[in-house]
Amino acid sequence: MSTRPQPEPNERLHIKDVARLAGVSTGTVSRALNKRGRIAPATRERILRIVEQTGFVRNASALSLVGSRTGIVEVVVTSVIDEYFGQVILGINQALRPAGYSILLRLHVPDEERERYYAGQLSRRTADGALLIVPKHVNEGELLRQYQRGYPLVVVDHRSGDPAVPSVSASHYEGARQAVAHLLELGHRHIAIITGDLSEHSGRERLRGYREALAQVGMPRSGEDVVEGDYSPGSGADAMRRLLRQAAPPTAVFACNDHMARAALDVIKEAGLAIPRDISIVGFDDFPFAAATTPPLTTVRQPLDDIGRVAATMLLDLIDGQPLADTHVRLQTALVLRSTTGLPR
Amino acid sequence: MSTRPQPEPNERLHIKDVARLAGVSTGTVSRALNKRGRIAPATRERILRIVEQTGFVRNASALSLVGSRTGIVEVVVTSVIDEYFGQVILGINQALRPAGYSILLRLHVPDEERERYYAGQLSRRTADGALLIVPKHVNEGELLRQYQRGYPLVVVDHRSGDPAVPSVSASHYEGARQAVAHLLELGHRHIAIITGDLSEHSGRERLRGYREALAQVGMPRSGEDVVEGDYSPGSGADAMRRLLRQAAPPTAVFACNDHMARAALDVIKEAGLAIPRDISIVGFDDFPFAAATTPPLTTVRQPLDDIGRVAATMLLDLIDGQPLADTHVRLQTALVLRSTTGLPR
DNA sequence: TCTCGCTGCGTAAACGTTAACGCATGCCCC
DNA sequence: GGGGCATGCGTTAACGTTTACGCAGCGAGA
Repeated sequence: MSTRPQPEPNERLHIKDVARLAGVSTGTVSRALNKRGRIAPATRERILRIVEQTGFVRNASALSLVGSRTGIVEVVVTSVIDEYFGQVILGINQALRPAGYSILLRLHVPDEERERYYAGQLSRRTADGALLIVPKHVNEGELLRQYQRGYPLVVVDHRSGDPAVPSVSASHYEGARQAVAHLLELGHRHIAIITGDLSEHSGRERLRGYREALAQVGMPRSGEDVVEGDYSPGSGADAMRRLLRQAAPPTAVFACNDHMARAALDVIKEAGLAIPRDISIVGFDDFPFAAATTPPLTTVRQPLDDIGRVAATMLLDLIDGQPLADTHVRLQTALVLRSTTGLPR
Repeated sequence: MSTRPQPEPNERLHIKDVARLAGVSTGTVSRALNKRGRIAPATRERILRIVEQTGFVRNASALSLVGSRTGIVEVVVTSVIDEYFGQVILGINQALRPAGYSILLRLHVPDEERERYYAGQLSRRTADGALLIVPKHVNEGELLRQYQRGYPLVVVDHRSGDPAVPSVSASHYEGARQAVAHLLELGHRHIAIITGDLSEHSGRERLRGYREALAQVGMPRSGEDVVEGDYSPGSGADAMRRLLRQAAPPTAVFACNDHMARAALDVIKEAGLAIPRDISIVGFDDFPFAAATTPPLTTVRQPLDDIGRVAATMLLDLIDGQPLADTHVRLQTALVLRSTTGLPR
C-alpha cells in the first residue's frame, strides 16, 4: 500500500561506507567533513563530492556523544501557543541559529502533570540547556532541581521561586507607569484598570505600576476602578461592561494586554460611545493586531523578540560556562501612540 | 559574577558512578533503569533509590546511538507562528507524547535560504522523521531529497510537488462550498469572495470551491466579485473597502480566513452598515477569536488539531516502517453557524 | 648523503549506554 | 544425591563518530 520510496532499502550510509567509496580511512573522511586536521585539498574535494552524491549525513547521536554537546536547547512552554510565544521564539531562534543550536519544543499540557514528573525522572539528557516560558509558578520543580545540579537554565518573563535562577523579562512595572502617565498627561483624572491574571508575575507588576503612578500624583483610589481580568478577550469584555455600568464611568481605561483592550474597544463601540472622544484606551504588548484595530490601539510595547534573543544569549553563555554579567535582565518597554487615546471630554 | 550553582563542579554523573555507588555493574544499573532484563527486585529498588538521590539522567546521545532512534521528530515551519500553527502543534504534541517523541522546532526564516541549504548539507541526522508545515512550495528541496533516501516525512496542509510524499490537510474545496452553499440557502444572490494567498494551495482550493458552488446553481460570474487578498487583516480590510465602493455591493461576502473576515467586519461597521442585516460574512478557519468578534463570526471550521494529530500518527507509522493506509488524507470541515450571516435585505 | 621537519593518512581508543552471552548459585524433582 | 533449570549478575562487544598518536614519504638544508 505504501508509496514510500526505498532506493537503498532501509540501509543508511555510515562514514565507513563513504570511506570505502573514497578509498580512504574513516579518519580521513572525518577530517574532510570537519574543517580541522591535516588533509590534502584534493582528497578533501573528492570525499566531499562523494558525500554530496550519496547524500550522507552524519549520525547526530554519535557526534554529540563524542563532542559532549547536543546542539539542542529545550524551550519549555505552556500549552497555549499565541502571539506572545510566537514573538519570543523568533528572538530565540535568531540567537540560537548562528550558534548552531536547535530548539526542542516542550509543550506542558496541564493535565499531564504526573506524566511530566515521570518523564522528568526518566528523561534522557537531550539538551544542553533550557529556556522556561511559563508565566506562572507552575510545577517546574524537576527542571529547577536539574538547575541546582548544573543544568543551564534561563526563565523568561517571570522570576522563579529561586532568585539564583537567571531570568529576563520586560519591565511590566515601568510599562504600566508609562501607560498611566500618558493618560494623566492628557488630563484624565478618572482612570480604571482591567488587570491581567494576578496569579502571574506580569499581572501583579502591571497593577502595581498603575497604582504607583496614580499615588504619585496624589489621586484618590477607588476600589471600583480596579476590575480583575485574566488576559483573555472574554474577561476584558466583561470587565469593560462592568465599568460602563458605573454611575460615573471612567474617562480612560488601562487594559493590561492587547486582547482585553481590543475586546473593551468592541464593547465601548457597541454601547454607542466613541473612542477616544468618550473613553480612551491603552493596551499592553503591542501584538501584531494592535495596529489593525479600529481605531488603531495605543499600547505599551514589550520587546518580545529582544526578550527571546537576550534569554537565548544568556543561556548560551551559561552553556559555555561563562559568567553572566547580569542574572536578572529587565528590558525597557515603549509607549506606542496610536489613536485610542485623547483628551478627556 | 555568576550565581550559577555548581555543587558537583561540572562533573556529570555517569551510569558507572551509579553502579559504583550501588556496588553493582553497569549492566545491572541498565537493567534497573529499563524494564527488561532479569534483576532482583531488591537490587532494582536500591539502584533506583540511588538514581533518585543523585539525580542521575542517562545521556540521550549514547542511548539513541545504541537504540538507533532519537525519539525526536522535527517540525519545519515558516517564520510566522500564529493561531494556525498553534492549533496544529497541539495535535502533533498529543500524538507524539504518548509515543515518547519530542518536537524539534525548525523555523525557516525566508532570508536564510542559502544558510538553510548549507545547514541541510551539514545537518546531522538529529531526528527520526519530519513534519512539514510550510503552506507554499518553498524550497524544501533538501528535505524532499532526504525523503527519497528513506527519511520519513509528512507534509501538512499542502500537496508537495512530489505526489509520493504523504500529506494531510482539511478539504479547502469542500469547506468553501459549504460556506457559499449556506449563503445561497439564505437567499443571497450576490456573493463576493475575498480570496486568500493564491500562491498557496489552500487559497486556490477555496477559490475553486466558491466558483463551483456558484456555477452549480447557474449563477452568473462577475469578475468584480472576486477580490484578491493574502490572508492578512490588512488585505481583508482593503478588499472589503473595494467591495463597498461598488455601485451595487454584494449582500454577502465569503472571506477566505478569519483574519480577513474580522477586518471586513470592522470596515463594514465603520461604514455604518449592520451585520448581518446589510451584509452577511462567512470566514474560514474558526480561530479562537472567531467566537469573540461582534457579532460572533460564522465560519468554516478546520479541524487543525486533528490535522496535526493525523499527520503525526502517519509519521510515526512511517518511522516504524509500517505502510500507510492512505497517502493523502483530507479531513472534513464543518460550518459553524454564529451571527454574521442572515437573510439578504 | 644524511638528517630534520613537515605533510598526509591510517589506527585505535574513547564517548556512555545497551544487550547478548555466560557463569555461579540455589532450588526442585526424581 | 545428582541432573536440570531458573535466577541474578558480571563481562564485553557494539552503536558511529572524533581525535590523539604514530608512521611513511618527501623535500630541503647542511
